Amino acid sequence: MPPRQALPAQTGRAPVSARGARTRDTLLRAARAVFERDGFLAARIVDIAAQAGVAAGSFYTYFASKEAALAAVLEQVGDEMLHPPLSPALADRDDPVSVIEAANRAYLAAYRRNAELMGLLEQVSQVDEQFRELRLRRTRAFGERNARAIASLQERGLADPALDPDLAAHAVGAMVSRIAYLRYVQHFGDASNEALVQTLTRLWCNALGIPRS
Amino acid sequence: MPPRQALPAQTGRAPVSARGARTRDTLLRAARAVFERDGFLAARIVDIAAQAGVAAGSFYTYFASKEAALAAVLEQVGDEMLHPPLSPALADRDDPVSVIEAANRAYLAAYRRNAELMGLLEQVSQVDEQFRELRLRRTRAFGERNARAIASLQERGLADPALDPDLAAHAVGAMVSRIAYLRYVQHFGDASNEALVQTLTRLWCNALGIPRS
Amino acid sequence: MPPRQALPAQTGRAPVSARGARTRDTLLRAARAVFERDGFLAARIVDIAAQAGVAAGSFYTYFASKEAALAAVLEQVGDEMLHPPLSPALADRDDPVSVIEAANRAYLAAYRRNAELMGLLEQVSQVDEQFRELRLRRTRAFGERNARAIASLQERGLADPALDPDLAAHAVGAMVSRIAYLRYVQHFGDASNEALVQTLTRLWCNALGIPRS
Amino acid sequence: MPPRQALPAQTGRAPVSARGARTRDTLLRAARAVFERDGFLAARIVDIAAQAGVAAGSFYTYFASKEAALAAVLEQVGDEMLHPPLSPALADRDDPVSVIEAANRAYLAAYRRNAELMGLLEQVSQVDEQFRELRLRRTRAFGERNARAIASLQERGLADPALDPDLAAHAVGAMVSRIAYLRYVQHFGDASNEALVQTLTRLWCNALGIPRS
DNA sequence: TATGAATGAGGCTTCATTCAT
DNA sequence: CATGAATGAAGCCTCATTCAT
Repeated sequence: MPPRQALPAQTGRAPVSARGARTRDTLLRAARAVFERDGFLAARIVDIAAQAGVAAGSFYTYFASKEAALAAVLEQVGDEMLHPPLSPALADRDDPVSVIEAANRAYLAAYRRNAELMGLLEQVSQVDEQFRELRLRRTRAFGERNARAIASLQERGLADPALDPDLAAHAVGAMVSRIAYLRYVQHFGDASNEALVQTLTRLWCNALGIPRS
Repeated sequence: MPPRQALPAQTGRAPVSARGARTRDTLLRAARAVFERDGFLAARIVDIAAQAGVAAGSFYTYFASKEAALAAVLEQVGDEMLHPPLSPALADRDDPVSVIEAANRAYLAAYRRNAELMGLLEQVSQVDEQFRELRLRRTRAFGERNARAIASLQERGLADPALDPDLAAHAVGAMVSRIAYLRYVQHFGDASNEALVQTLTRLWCNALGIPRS
Repeated sequence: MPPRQALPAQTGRAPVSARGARTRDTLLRAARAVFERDGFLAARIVDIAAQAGVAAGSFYTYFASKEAALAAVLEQVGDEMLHPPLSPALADRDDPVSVIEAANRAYLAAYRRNAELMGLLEQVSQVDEQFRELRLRRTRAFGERNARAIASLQERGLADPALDPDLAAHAVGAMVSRIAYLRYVQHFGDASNEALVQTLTRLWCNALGIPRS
Repeated sequence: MPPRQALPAQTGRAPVSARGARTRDTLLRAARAVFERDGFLAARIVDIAAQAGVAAGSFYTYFASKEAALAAVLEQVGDEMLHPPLSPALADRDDPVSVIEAANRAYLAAYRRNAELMGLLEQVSQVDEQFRELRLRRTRAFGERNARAIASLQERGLADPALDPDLAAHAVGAMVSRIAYLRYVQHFGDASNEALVQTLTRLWCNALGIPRS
């Protein structure tokens, strides 16, 4: 059982028995459901426990706090989808545009699939320092990754050399993730997924000066 | 004397006397200060009143609730700065790029000036339905305005005709406002204001396919 | 200007000028209206003042407290109608039944006319010691008066001699006033005024053993 | 953690464990004691909890509000004593008078036993709509029951046929309950219980025209 | 006298977390 | 491990009354 220290998901105790593992899992699902339904602030431990069909006290057998439960829930989603990653393969392919398009398509699909959870993260990072920092760390990580890809494209003459790679990386990332948030969490507008993919990809490529193949 | 629910309180009325106007103003400043310092959720009426140097109850002479006070605070900032507006003059000028640059420069300056307040709005729109809607309405309004400007540029052959004006407008708007949020509210990165202006303008123009004059 | 000490209607100050007298009167009407509309507890000084078209502070120019205003309002009604009085002439007339009928008719009419106020008195005597005592004093006074009338009828062989005059007086008084309360304040049932008069009179006479003339 | 309005609290649920049942019972007794001592309006949750020896918050484990607690307290007393019921057997017995006397004796005894609670009901029905309606419903129910008994007596020639049974039922009921209120709640007069029973029974029988056996 | 702003004590209610069973 | 009852700190809001103009 590897210690889960990467995120502040300090559970109350690691489940020992098989029954324990099952109960923890049930609670985790319940927590996600209630968090998504009510938001983090409004979610009550009692409701989570009720939803899981256990007593309120049992919650603390597996999670040290409401925050810890949220951290555990957020772990499920994983890091890769939390920002539009330019595939690390970007620089290695002949056609950057289709790589970017694929990345955006994958990102938007994942965002949509986890829309409630993404909204939850958005909310909680406004309210809890711990999660705000988690969010910033991730933003930074993805920004750096994309910045490297952009720099590489610039070196190869495939991107506008006048752009600061770092700023540009964050900017196009922000554009995509924010649109995804508006569309899938706030249900803003009625654009189809494909329309979003096409438009964002074109804007992205235009912005970075990536030539259409 | 126990509190009473029977009738709507006549609280939050507009001040009649000059003294009243003065107190209301003091309270408004105090509210803004406390909101910015502690965030909306953590802000306590008592603190606002104390900061204003009045009794706790006096708060309710001018504001019906914490929400009402926040709404009043937010009104101060006004609508124009809440999203990067393409100047309506954009289509009428010879040089769209410098218009966009000026708009971005103005927007970022305003954002920076009101950074704490913008962060506050971000927070509260994650927590209070009323403000979420306010936010969405504004997003919509500015999106429509910018969409019209983009469409006009497209008609004049000055913007990429393949773009959906509406989506594109929201996307570039999101890009700029999000970067402003990261930089000025989250203190992310260390880019200078001017670097932001230059990079964002260039990204924006690239993205929309606006030719450099 | 006779001192009003009979009831605890200690006004803040006796009006001196004609204007003062007018304002006090307006406030009194307003107080009655608001008390009747909202009840004593829910009534707010601010509302009374607003209803009277004066500032809140002005209320205290004429009334020392909310209770004092109520006392002043209640004075308007006067003592005579607060319990069904057997006319003092009862013993002197040839036909007690028609005297009783007339008394009941008058009482019920007065009760109906002042229904809201009677309900108010009922409420406030449950909530304020001062008014509870006022109410009891009145009950006692009317009981004694009626008890004397009943005793007189007994002496003349016109009433059941087995009855305790005092208890009987209170009992029939309670019967009439309670029915009036149910009918006119609680809007209980749909009996006509005349039906009430007839039935109550008959019950009253039967109860006391007064022979039908 | 600020209070939350979002969802209905799951407060006031029925106890599951024996310990819970015990605590609820303790709180119920405490509530009754405090209500009777201070009246409903002046009673404070803190006092009830203190009297029960539990934390203030524990009150809400079993009662959703002060009103709910009062409702629970009032349930204890039950319906049968809230108005003088003519025994349903009245029409079937040979001697209506002794039936009435027994009913009045029982009623007055019960009233006296629960005097504080009856006063409480009187108070609260002046202040809370919910309890006013409870009161009226009960009045109506008992009125109808007694009305049927009176009608039956009239058919058998044992009651004054000129009386409206419904009005008469309410009137004699009001007489008895009001006297009980005056005597036992307001401590008005000094009549002995037996004197009340005798006088009220005689008045009642006289009023309805029930012949002395 | 009139105004209307300022005062401030006071009580309900919530719910994360603990703990005895 | 599970249960579910108990805890108790914390904050909003009201409104009768006072008081400076």
